[in-house]
Amino acid sequence: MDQRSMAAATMSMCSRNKQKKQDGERSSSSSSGSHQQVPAGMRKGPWTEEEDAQLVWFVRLFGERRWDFLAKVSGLRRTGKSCRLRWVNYLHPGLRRGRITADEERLILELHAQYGSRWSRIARSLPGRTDNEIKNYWRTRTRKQKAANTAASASSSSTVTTTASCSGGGSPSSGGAAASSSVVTESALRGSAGDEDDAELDEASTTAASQHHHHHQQKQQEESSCYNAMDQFWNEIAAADAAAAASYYMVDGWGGAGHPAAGEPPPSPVWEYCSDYTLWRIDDEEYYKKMLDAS
DNA sequence: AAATAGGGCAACCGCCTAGCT
DNA sequence: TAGCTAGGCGGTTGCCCTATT
Repeated sequence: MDQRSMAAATMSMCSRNKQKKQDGERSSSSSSGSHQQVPAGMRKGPWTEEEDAQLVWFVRLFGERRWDFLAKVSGLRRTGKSCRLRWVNYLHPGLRRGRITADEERLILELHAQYGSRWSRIARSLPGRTDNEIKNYWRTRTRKQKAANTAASASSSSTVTTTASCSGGGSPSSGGAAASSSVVTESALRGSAGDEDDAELDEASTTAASQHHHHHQQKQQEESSCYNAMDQFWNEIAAADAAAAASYYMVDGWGGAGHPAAGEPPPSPVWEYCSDYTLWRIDDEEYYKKMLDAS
């Protein structure tokens, strides 16, 4: 299963890069607005394998910082932001690929209950997983859940019970709390969820961006009090798999010593392309000086 | 076999913050 | 202190693939 999805992911990416428009002109409406963020002459859209290889090369030279500089020096017609994103979400050697495992899922649920939609924070506890990946996973999951609940409520007009404390006082700004309450609903209180929770989740997620930062502190306070009521639920989950989870995840950072995937070759196309990792080990300082002199 | 729907995911956008001058 | 810049983050979009009809 995992192998299948991993292969699919890799294949998908490779073929996508080849098949998508190579001029990088994303045809989406999102990028065609009057507010042009990407400077003229800059590429957008899917990365090619050549660009990937180039980026990996220059990240190895200069490190994971100064992305604008790196973008310029590398000759990639990409913004620094784009380079950083590509590296962090796809090219980083410590990334894991494949489906989210059951253990990871449990951890995500737990962390989401704790932190809300702070994906980067959640990702820090899942070595090799990116915030983008977790975010996508969560989105898919909530979508499925919403569909399931809608179907359930359509087929049955039975009374709908709510999950008490969390959903009740849900302000628009408490998107994380709403989302988490629906998760709890699905996992532990299957079938008893109200659709309001899911609708609220979607609405909250769309407005959360603008309000997120302003209400961070408040949210966390709300969430913490909210989830105290769910302690029993989380304790049950934790007890079921505490030992395994502890040994598996209690490592900070990608490719930690305790991580089973540590040391495995990264499966990205570029790393397959340049299979010998030592290939990248060159004299950074010397090359850096040369580059500066040349530019 | 063709059409369609849904899922998965890469990549973008806009906003925010930290650090520097 | 104000302004600027780079980097980081969360939300959103849209394309490709796969499963289903």
